[in-house]
Amino acid sequence: MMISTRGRYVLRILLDIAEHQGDGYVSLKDSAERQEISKKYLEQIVIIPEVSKMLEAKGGKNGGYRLIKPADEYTVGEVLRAAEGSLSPVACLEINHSPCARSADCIALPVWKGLDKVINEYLDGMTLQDVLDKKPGYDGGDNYVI
Amino acid sequence: MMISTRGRYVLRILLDIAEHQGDGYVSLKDSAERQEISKKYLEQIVIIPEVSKMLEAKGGKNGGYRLIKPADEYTVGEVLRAAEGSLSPVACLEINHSPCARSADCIALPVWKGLDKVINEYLDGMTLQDVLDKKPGYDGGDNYVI
DNA sequence: CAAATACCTATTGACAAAGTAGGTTAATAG
DNA sequence: CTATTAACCTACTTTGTCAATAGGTATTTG
Repeated sequence: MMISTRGRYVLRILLDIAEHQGDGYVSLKDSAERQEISKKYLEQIVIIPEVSKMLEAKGGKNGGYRLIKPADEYTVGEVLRAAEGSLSPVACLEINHSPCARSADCIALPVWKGLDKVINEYLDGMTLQDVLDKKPGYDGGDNYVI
Repeated sequence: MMISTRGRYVLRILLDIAEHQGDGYVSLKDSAERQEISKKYLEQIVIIPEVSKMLEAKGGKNGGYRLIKPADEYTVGEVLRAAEGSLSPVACLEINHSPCARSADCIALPVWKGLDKVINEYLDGMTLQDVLDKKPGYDGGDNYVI
């Protein structure tokens, strides 16, 4: 399992904010209730540096969060990478991974590189707005409606 | 990171066996030395029921393991699923996962379904023999040789 | 002002991953 | 027949991460 609760929650909360922000702000309290996620846990997730860069915060009454850019300018891939740090299917492809002495001989390495590419291309080919619009086909085909 | 050491080791060891078995058997000792993997750990991995179904074992001198079927009849996907149990990118798509009460409302679910499809189609489109042959393109394109 | 909200830090319990350790059993070459 | 080889089995350990929970403080704003 490659996407942890952290990544799944971030995606759901950004989608929830995008859907409800209008021209105002969406509080974590409301978002957490709608999504049935612990608000306390969300607070920690939302302050992950890469995630918080996508959000503008405002305190006090009617405060909360809103997206800095429009929802069609964030890909699902960048949201998930922000939350998870990396979407690499194997440790040896992660940034900052100590170079593997066997990489030149590793018969399996090209498999992981190809997998990494396929995953990232899929997730970067889809924006938050696409998901909100339930754009046909983004789920691999099963979501087409008659 | 979705593929653990277990899955990576199983893939490497099956590839190693396929490459060296000829018409005999490959001992874990030899395989472990070539691949620089703890033999003791490999012993535990190889007896995972789904994995051992792919192998024929023989004890004593010149014993070891060999593939039951030819290398072009195993996809990388089935090898990895055998080792890992599931290749689902998220817990809620795993078999035997307790049904999620929110699945009907979950805006993110189609994203995971599409991702799951993309991953499995990639890994099932490649056999062990393809990897041994370094079939061009299986790594996403970077492995093409002039 | 008072309420709402973001922001911060520490702690915990559960679980799995990745081995290590020390054996037993069975087959086979010689 | 026997020594060796290799598979097979069971238990333990260590380490780290996940997914929270808990209890605050700081700041904004109606």
